[in-house]
Amino acid sequence: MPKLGAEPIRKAALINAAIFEVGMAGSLDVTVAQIARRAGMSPALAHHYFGSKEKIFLAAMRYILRTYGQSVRDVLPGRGARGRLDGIVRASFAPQNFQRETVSAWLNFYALSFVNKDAGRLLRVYHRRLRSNLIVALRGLTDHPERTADTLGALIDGVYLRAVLTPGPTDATDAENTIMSYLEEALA
Amino acid sequence: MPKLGAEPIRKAALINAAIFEVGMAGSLDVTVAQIARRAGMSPALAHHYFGSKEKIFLAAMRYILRTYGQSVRDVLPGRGARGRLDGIVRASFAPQNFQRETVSAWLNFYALSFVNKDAGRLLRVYHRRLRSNLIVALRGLTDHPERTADTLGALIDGVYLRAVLTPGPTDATDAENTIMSYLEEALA
DNA sequence: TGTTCTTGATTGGTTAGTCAATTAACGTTA
DNA sequence: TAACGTTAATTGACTAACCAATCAAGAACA
Repeated sequence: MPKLGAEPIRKAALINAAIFEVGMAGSLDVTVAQIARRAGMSPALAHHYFGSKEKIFLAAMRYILRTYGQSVRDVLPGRGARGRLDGIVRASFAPQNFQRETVSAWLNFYALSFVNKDAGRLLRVYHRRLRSNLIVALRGLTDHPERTADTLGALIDGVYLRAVLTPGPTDATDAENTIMSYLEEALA
Repeated sequence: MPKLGAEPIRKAALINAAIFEVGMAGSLDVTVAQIARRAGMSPALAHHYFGSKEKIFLAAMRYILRTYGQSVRDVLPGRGARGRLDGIVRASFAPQNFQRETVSAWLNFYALSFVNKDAGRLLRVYHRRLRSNLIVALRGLTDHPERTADTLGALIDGVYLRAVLTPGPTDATDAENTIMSYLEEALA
């Protein structure tokens, strides 16, 4: 059965499975066996490819952050400052970043980052990048881009947080409106 | 040693210990033994008083929410609308609500609430009360108190979230300033 | 004596991680 | 091309540890 080149496929499957299981369980307290079974392989194989459960989590977190960063970057070039700003907000609530499981997993990795050095570093890098992107986009739109960027960043996190708590399907439109209303007030 | 009336003392000690251990570990993955040892008793006694680890967590979450709710309520009576609003914000970042361990524990209970019915109910009650308090305080200060209350609630959560991530001591002044700046813009 | 408080010992179950063995593709060389 | 050795893929079985929850029994007070 050894189809060569299985490694990247297996790893991707494990990362997806980890996000799904963590998001589903609402906690990092999922077993390697659960993740592996969801990804269609034995627990031993998961260990073979990642070495430890922690490394699976870190890879999953990196994946979420990378996907988000990419979807933001995709939307930046061209258009004016205001267009970039709206783009970032819209990217933040795009379907692939605003699925319940993804957001729930993100929240749990957030908690992980408090105790795990690597996770903390990852999250700080993401925060810095988002902040810098927001500041650039806000320049010219307000006198105090830093302060507005900080508020906006925190607001996006807070809206994410509340989105997972609300039962039923996550409503991206509602979330986006909250952010946009804030921007109207802040940039008026 | 059976000093009568030990139950409330023991329970309080366990709740404090649970918040501390969860906050310290940055995850709900703490053992009953850890909590009990921190509270100065045997794991068996912890089970005797609470019945299960989950019930310890729920009691701790209830305690955090009750403490927060109380510190908000303490600050409401008298003064005008704007005073009540500032009071709520200041209470949110008061030392007892803004300790790193407390915020970290709160974040983990937030995650728990996604999977645990009781925890979810608790958190929704807290959200509703905060929202209602904010709307009342915002009436007369803005044309759209609901929208501003939602934004403000999410913003407070987001600022909390970022506060735990930043290493070093949590800076309440900074957090408060972020919120106050938002209010200046929103109520201008 | 009875009630409350307390814990050591135990149990039943779970889990992360290891290891040895098996299977199949690939490359090479004669 | 056929045989062979190498390497990647894969898993069942195992272990060592841990942990939540139970229980029976002891200790102190009313």
